Amino acid sequence: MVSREEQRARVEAALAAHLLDHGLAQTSLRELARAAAVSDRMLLYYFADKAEVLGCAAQRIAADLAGHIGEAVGEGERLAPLALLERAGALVTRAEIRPYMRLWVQMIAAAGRGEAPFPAIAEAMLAGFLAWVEAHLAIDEAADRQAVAAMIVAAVDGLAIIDIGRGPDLAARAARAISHLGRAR
Amino acid sequence: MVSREEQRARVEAALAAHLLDHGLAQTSLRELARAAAVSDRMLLYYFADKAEVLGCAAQRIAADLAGHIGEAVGEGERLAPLALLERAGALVTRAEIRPYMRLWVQMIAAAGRGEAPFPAIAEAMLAGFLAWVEAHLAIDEAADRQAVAAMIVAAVDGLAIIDIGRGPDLAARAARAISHLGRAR
DNA sequence: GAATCCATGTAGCAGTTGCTACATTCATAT
DNA sequence: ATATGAATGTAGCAACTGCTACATGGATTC
Repeated sequence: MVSREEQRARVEAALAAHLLDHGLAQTSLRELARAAAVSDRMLLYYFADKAEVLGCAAQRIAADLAGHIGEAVGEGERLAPLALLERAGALVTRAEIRPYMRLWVQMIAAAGRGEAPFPAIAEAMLAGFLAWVEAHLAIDEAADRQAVAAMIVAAVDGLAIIDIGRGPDLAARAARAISHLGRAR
Repeated sequence: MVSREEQRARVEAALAAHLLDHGLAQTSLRELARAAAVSDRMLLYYFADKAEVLGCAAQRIAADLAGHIGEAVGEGERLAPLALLERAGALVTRAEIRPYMRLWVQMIAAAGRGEAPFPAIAEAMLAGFLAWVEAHLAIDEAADRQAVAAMIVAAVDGLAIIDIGRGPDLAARAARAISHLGRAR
C-alpha cells in the first residue's frame, strides 16, 4: 500500500503528461485512469471529482509551463513591446513549448464553454501570462501597460491557433515575421 | 408537410443562431433539435449524421462572418501590416463580431482535438482569413507575405482568447494598444 | 380507389459517462 | 490477537450519447 498523498502526486504527473500528449480529447475518468495506470475507482478516491482531477493536473501543467518560459528567457531584462513579442513568439513553436500552447488553446475554449474547472484555471493562467509580460515590458508610463501586455499575449496565443489550424511551419514563419509589423509598407 | 430542403435551410439557420449563442457547449443531437424546434429524429432525416449537422451550421456561420467582415472594412484598400492589424483588431470586440470570434476559438480547439467535422472546417475558415488578410496587405515583395498575413490573423485571433479569458474590456484596450507595438520604448 | 412515396412520430438499443454502494485486504495500534 | 481505519477491488446504477427500426400520416400518381 502506498499513501494517498504519494499516489496523488504520482497520478497528477501521469495525468499532466497524458493531457500534454492528447489534449482534452480523451478525458473520461476511465481514460484518465488508464493513462495514470490506476482504476477509475481510485481516481475518485484520490480526488473529489472529475473537476478536481483535471484541475490538479492543469495546475501542475501551468507551473511546468511557467518554469519552461522562465528558463527560456532571461529573467532580468526588460524589452520594448515588439522585441518582447519577438522573443515570446519564437517560443511557441519550440518542441518543449508547443504541446503546452496547444493544450492552452483547448483549455481556453473549454473555459469559454463554461466547463468546470476550466474557467477558473484559464483565468489564473492568463493572469500569470499577463503578469509575466508586464514584468518584462519596457514602455513609457503614459501607455496602457496592461493593454500592451495583453496585446502581446494575444499575439503569442494566436500563433498557437495558427499552429493548430495550419501546422508549425506557418506558425514559425509567422513568428519570424513579427519584425515586419513595425515597418511601414 | 414541408419539403426537406426548406426544412434543412430553416434548421440550419436556427442551429447557426444557437451555436453563436451557446458555443459548442450544448451540442448533443437532442439539444440541437430542441434549439431548431424539431425532433432529434428529424435532424438525422435532414442531415446524414451529427457531423453533417454541425458542418452545415458551421459553414453557414463562416459565410455570415465573412459577410460581416467584408461589410465592416473597405474592400478596395490595401494597408501596411500594422495598420491592417489595427483595423482588423478593432472588429473583434464589436458586438456583431464577438460571438463569431468566441465560437471560432472553440472550433479551432475542437479541430485540435480531432473532433469531426471541425478539422476540415477550421482549416477552411483559417484559409479564408489568411486569404482575406493577404488580399488587403500592402507589403514589399521581398517579405514573406503569407507569414505576415498569418501573424496578423494570429494577433486578431489572440484577442478573442483575451476576450474569453478576461472579458471584452481588456480585449478592446489591447486592440487599441496595437499602435504601441511599433514604437521603441 | 389503389399504390407509392415522402415526411414525421414512437420507441428503443447499445455504448459511454460520472459516480457510488459494498466488500475486502492490509498495516498498525492496543 | 484483536480492533480499527486506510487503501483498493468489483459491480453496477442512472443519465446521456449517437443512431436506428418500425409504424403511420398525408399527399401524389396512376
